[in-house]
Amino acid sequence: MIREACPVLAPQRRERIRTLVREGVARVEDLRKTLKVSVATIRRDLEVLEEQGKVRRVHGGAVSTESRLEESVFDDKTTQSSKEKLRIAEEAYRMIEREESIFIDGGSTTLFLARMLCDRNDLTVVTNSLRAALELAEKGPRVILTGGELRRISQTMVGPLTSAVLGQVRVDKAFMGTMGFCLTNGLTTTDPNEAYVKNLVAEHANQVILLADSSKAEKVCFARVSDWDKVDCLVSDDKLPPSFAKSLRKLGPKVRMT
Amino acid sequence: MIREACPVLAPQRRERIRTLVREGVARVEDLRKTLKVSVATIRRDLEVLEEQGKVRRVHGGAVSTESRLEESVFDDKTTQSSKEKLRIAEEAYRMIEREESIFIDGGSTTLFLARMLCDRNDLTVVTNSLRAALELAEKGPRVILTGGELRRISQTMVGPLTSAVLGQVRVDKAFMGTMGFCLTNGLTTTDPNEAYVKNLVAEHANQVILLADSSKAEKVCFARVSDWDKVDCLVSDDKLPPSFAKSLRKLGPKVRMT
DNA sequence: TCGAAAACGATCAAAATCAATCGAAAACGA
DNA sequence: TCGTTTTCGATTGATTTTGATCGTTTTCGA
Repeated sequence: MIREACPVLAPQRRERIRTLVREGVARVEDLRKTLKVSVATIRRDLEVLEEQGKVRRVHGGAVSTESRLEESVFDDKTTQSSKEKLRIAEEAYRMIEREESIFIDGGSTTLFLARMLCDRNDLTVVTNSLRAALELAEKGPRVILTGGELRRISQTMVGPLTSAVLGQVRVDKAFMGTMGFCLTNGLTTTDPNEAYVKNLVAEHANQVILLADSSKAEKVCFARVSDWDKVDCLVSDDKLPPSFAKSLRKLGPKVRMT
Repeated sequence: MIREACPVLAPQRRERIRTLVREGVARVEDLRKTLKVSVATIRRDLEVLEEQGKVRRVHGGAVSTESRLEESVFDDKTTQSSKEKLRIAEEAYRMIEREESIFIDGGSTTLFLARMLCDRNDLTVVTNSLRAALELAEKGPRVILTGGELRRISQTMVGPLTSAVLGQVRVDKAFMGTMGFCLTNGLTTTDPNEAYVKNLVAEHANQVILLADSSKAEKVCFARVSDWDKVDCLVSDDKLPPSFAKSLRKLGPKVRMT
C-alpha cells in the first residue's frame, strides 16, 4: 500500500480526466500513467464523473458524452462550410449589446454564436435549441428554454407547446437560422412545426437577424417560415451574389457579408 | 504549544489564502508552508472563507468558487448511495406500463430512470430536467420539455414560465425526486422555484411516485413542496427505518423498499 | 464456441486528512 | 497591571482517500 501524499486534489484530477476524455477517448491505463495514480482511483473518478454525466464509461476507459450527439447527422452540418458559419456567428456576436435579451434558434450557425456567449453574464438568452442550452448550461448568461416537443433531428423544441412560453417573453434580438432563403419565397425550412416556432419568435422580437451562409441562398424547402418584411438583417458570407444582396436590400432587410 | 508571535493578522492571512485559492486550487499542506502557520489555523481560515462563500473546501484543500472545478465538486453529494438510487430507479421502471405518459423530475435518482427508457418508443416523457432530456435525445420515447428558466445547479427548468407548458399536459405517472422528506413536514427541497414546479407537476399527474433513498429521510430543507396526501407511492431503499414506513403508510402513500 | 487475457467491482488496510478539544500565548480594554 | 477575549498550536479519535488483492465479468481471437 503505502499511499503517497496526494499530489493533486481530487477535483483537479477529475477535471483533468474530463478534459482528456473530451479530446476523444481515454483508456484507464493511459490515465493511470498520465495522472500517476492507481487504476482503482481512476475507476472511482470515472464512476463519479459518469454519475455527473460528464463522461460515459466504456470497457477499457471512457468517452465523451458530447461525442454521441456530434456523431449524428447534426455534426455533418457543423463541419460543412463551418468557416463561413463561424465568421457569420462572429459578426452576429458584434451586434449584441450589453444587457440585451436575445433568442437563439436551432441550427449549427446559431450554435457557434451560443458558444461565444458563455462568458457573458449580462445577457438573457431564450432558446428552443437543446444544443445551445447545453453550451450555456455550466456558466454564462441567464438561459430560458422554450419547452415543447423534442424534435430529434435538429435537437430543438417545437410544436404548439412552445408558444406557451414564447407568448410570455420578448427579446431584443432574435438570431434565426433557416434551411433555405430566396427572394420570392422568403424563408423556408423542412419542418412545419419548426417553421411555426420561427414565425412565432419573430413576432416576439424587436429585431430579427437571420444567420445563413450563402449555400442556403435560392433554396426553397417544404415549409414556409416568413416573408422578408419580418427580417431586419441578414448576416451571410461573402460568397453571396452581390445581385442577390442588392435585390434583397430593396425588400427591406439590411445585408451584412463577412 | 509555545505560540509564535503572529506574523500576520488573521484577516490579512485569509485574504492571501483567498488569492492563492483563486489561482485554481490550494492544498492545506502548501498553504501551511507558505503562510507558516499550523494546519489547524489553515483549516479554520478555510472554514470561515467557505462560510462566506469565498472558497469551496474539498478534501485536502480548497478550490475557487469561480473555477470550473467548483461545479464538478458540487454534486459530489449526489454520488453517494448510487447503488440504492439505481435499485430505486429499477423498481420505478417496473411501475411503468405500456403507452403511458410520465413525468420525470430533476435529480440523480430520476436520471437513472430516464436512462432506462431509451429503448421504449411507446412512452411519452415530460421532463423539466435538461439531463434527463439529454439521455433521451437520441432515441427513445417522445420527449416534451417543460421550458422555463435554467437553474444551473440542478440543470432543471424552473420558474413561472414552466407552468405555461405544464398547464397544458397531463401525465399518468409523475416520478419525483426530493431533497428531504419527513413525516411532519412532508416533502422539502432547497429552492422555492423548484418546489413550485414539483407542486405543479403533482397537480397534473394521476399518480405521484416519489423516488428517494433513505438518506433523505427525516431531512427538512428550506422550501416546502407538498404534504403526503399528494403522494401515491414512495420508492426507497431497504435502509429506511420500518417504523418510518409504517407511520408513513398511515398517512396514505404506499411504500416500496428495494 | 471456447479459453486466455484484460478489465472490472468489491473489499480491506494504510496513509492522509479532518473535526473536536484543550491549553497556552497574544491582544485588548480598563 | 489585571482579567477577559481572541487567536493559535498540539493532541486525539474519526473520516476520507487511496492502493493492493482477489474473485468475477467482459472482450477478443482461435
